[in-house]
Amino acid sequence: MLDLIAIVGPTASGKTTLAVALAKRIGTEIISADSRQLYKGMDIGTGKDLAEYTVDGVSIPYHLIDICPAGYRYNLFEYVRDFNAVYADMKARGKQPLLCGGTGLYVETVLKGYALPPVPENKALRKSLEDKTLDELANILRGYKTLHNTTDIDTCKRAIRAIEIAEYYSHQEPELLQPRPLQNTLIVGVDIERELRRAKITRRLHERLKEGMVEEVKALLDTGIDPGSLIYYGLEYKFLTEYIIGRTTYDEMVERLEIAIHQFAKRQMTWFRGMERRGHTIRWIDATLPTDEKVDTIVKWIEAAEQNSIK
RNA sequence: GGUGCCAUAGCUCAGUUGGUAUAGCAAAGGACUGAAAAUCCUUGUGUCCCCGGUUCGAUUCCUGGUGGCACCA
Repeated sequence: MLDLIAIVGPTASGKTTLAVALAKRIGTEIISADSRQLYKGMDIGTGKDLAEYTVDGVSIPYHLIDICPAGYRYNLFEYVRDFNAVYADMKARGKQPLLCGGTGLYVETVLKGYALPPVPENKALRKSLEDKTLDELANILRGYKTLHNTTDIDTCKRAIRAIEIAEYYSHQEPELLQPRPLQNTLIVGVDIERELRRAKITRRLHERLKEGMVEEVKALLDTGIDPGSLIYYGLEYKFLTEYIIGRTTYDEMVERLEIAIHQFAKRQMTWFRGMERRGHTIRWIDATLPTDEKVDTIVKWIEAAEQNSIK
């Protein structure tokens, strides 16, 4: 058994269909790596098609979907924690861990086995830093000798968090921070040609609008979630909320949302190329092949990877 | 049909008192370990509508044409 099989790819590349078919073939379950399908009630807008997990009457179990309420602000630290729990459980049950998702940061963090520092919030420190400018915060951060992560410090909030972590470890040993990368892995990338990807995104957006995506967002707002919390989620939830609260016209919303999804797909591809540059081998598979052929190919790759890991 | 205005990057446009030119959006590339569907960075050679004229030199001025818009008939 491999430590992990991961299926990645940009939005609209057909990852889920492929992962479900593969899970059925090799008798396992799917761990989602999607930072938005985590939320309950956010279905059409996140492309969370749970019916897809049932093929020929067989339901493929999935994990890390619908695990927190809409409006909640989940983060990477929680993802690593939750992934590790599911991962250990699958291993214990003899199930091949199979990850599928388009959130490159989540996928790569898990592959690298990063141990995110369990540094608690330091309220006094935060209070003392709250009025500083970003430049001042960056200067303070430079004063610490050892930095244990390389998060962006493009906003005050992130810079303060970085200082908080540096401050914490200036007093104690970061013995728990050694990354433990997964060793025997197979990363499969769904390779979809750019123009086809754009066409699929456009078509899918219009389908989702017809399926009631506007009503879904309205229903979320009706439960009392404030618009800002939905806008925070970006893409569909951002643009649809802005339309519903009257900030844009319908046509303008559709136009801007479509552009934003195209840009998102491009950023996802930037991430996957970056992963390759950082040393991860991604085996690309043609998105236009029939699902069965893709699964056949991946099964061969899995067998070859297992052979290698035995040697 | 007449008069006026306009014609510059994929789109919307700025500008050049004549020395071949901007921006915004889009697009492309990139970064990114407690927001990641987020956040941020980089990248602009294009028959300056066409023919001709004036000029050392025209995208810029002039004649004519073509297309668009407006008003008048």
